[in-house]
Amino acid sequence: MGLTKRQQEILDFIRKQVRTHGVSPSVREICHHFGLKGPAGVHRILKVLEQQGYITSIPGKKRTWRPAGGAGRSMPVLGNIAAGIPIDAQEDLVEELPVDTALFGSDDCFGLLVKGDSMVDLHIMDGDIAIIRPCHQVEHGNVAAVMVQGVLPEATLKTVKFHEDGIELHAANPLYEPLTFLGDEARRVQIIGKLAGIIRRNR
Amino acid sequence: MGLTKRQQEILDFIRKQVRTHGVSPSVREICHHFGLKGPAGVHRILKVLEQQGYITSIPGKKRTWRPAGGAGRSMPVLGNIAAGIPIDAQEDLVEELPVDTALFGSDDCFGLLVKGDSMVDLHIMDGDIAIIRPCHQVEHGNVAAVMVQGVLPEATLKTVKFHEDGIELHAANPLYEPLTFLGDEARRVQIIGKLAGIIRRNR
DNA sequence: TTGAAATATGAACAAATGTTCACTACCATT
DNA sequence: AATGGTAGTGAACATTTGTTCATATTTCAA
Repeated sequence: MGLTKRQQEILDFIRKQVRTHGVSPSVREICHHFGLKGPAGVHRILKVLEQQGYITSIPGKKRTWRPAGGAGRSMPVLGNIAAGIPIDAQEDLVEELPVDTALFGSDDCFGLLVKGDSMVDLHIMDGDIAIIRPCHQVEHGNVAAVMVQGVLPEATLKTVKFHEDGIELHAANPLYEPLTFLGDEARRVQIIGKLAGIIRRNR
Repeated sequence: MGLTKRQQEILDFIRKQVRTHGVSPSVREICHHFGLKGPAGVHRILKVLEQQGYITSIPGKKRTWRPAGGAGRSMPVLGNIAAGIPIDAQEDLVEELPVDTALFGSDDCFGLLVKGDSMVDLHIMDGDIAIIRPCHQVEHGNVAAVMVQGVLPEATLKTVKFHEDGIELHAANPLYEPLTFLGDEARRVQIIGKLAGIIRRNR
C-alpha cells in the first residue's frame, strides 16, 4: 500500500523545495514547515521514505536528503487541461520532467502533451511536449494553448489571429479548417498560455 | 575580462558536481578535490564567483553554494563537434541547459545546435537543440550525428542507411543529395551518437 | 477496551561545514 | 625593488544539521 498522510506530506514538501529552490531542505526546516518541535520525528519518517525508495541521502552529510529519481528542479507535464490553468492539479499530471522551468523563461511554465498532427506545419509532432508559458493575452500570429467553451473540450495549440470583429484560431495543418469567433462569440475563447518551446523524446 | 584559471576550475567543478550528484559540494570537498589544505582559500574564490554572478548561496547554510542560473543537473550544448566525442571540451560549449540528462536516457547525452534546414522533414528546425546519446553503432534507418573525414567539417545530423557495400547518409530534406560511401570509403564515416530528442525554445 | 503502529517531544552528542583572520608565497607590472 | 592582485596555509569559532534515545501522545482497527 502507499504512504501515510504525514509521509506523503513530507515527500511532497521535499519535492517542492527542491523543485523551487534547487536545494534540499534540512531536517529542521521540514520540522519548522509542519510546526514540529524536534527533528527526531521527521528523521524517522525520512528513513521510512528512504527504505521505500522515494528519497536518498548521503549519511551524515548535510542537506543531502533529496528525491531519489533525480534531484533538481522540474516541470510538470499535463495530459490535458479541462478548465483554467491548473495550479496544483494532480489529476492530469502525466509526469515530472527533470527540467528547470527557467529554461523557458518563467517559473510557472508547464508541459502539455501534444496529440495529433494539427501543428505539423510548425514542426510539432504527435507525442511532443509543448511548453506553455501561462498568460492571458497574446499577440496576433502567436501560437498559444487555447480553450473554447463548448467547442474545444480541452486545451489545444492554435495560431491566434485577431481581426476587427473577432478571433480566428488556426491549426498549423491545411487539413484542419480554422475556427472563427465573431463579436461576442470571441469571449468564449480562453487563452491558457503562449507556446514557449518544445521537448521531443525519440523512442 | 574573464575568470582566473583557479576560479574557472572551481566553477567548473561545482557545475559538474551538481550536474552529476544533484547536490552541491561543500567548501571542504572542493578543497579536497584540488588537494588544498584549508577551506579559506576556496571560500574567498567562492565569494568572488558570487559577486560575478556565477554562483549563489544562502549565507551560513550548508551546501548551498550552487550555480546561479539554476541549480540541479544540467546538460552541455555544443555548437559543433570538430573531432570525436567531446568529453570535457569547453571550446565549443554554447551553454548549459538546466535539464537532467536522465530525461534522455543516458548520463552522457549532450545537445548539439542544429544549423540549417537539412532535417526539416523530420520536423527539426534551424536553431533547435538536437539531443545526442553517444554510441558507436546505429541501426539501419536511425538518425544520428555523424562526421565524415574530409567531407563533413563538423558533426551533422543524418539518417544512416546501410547497404551491402556501403553506407548512405540522408539529410531529411529533398533539396539535399544523399552522401554515399562504398567499400573502404565507409570507414571515413564516424558515428558520434544517436538522436535522442529535441529541445526547441521559441523566441 | 486494548494493543500495535504511527507520531511527536525533549534532550543531547558528534560531525560537517560556513566563515573569519593573520600571515606567507607567487607572479606580473611598474 | 616596490606594489598590488590572486592563491594557499593554519588555526579557530559558531552554526547548522544529521542522528540517536527514551518517553509520551495520538490514531485506528480488532
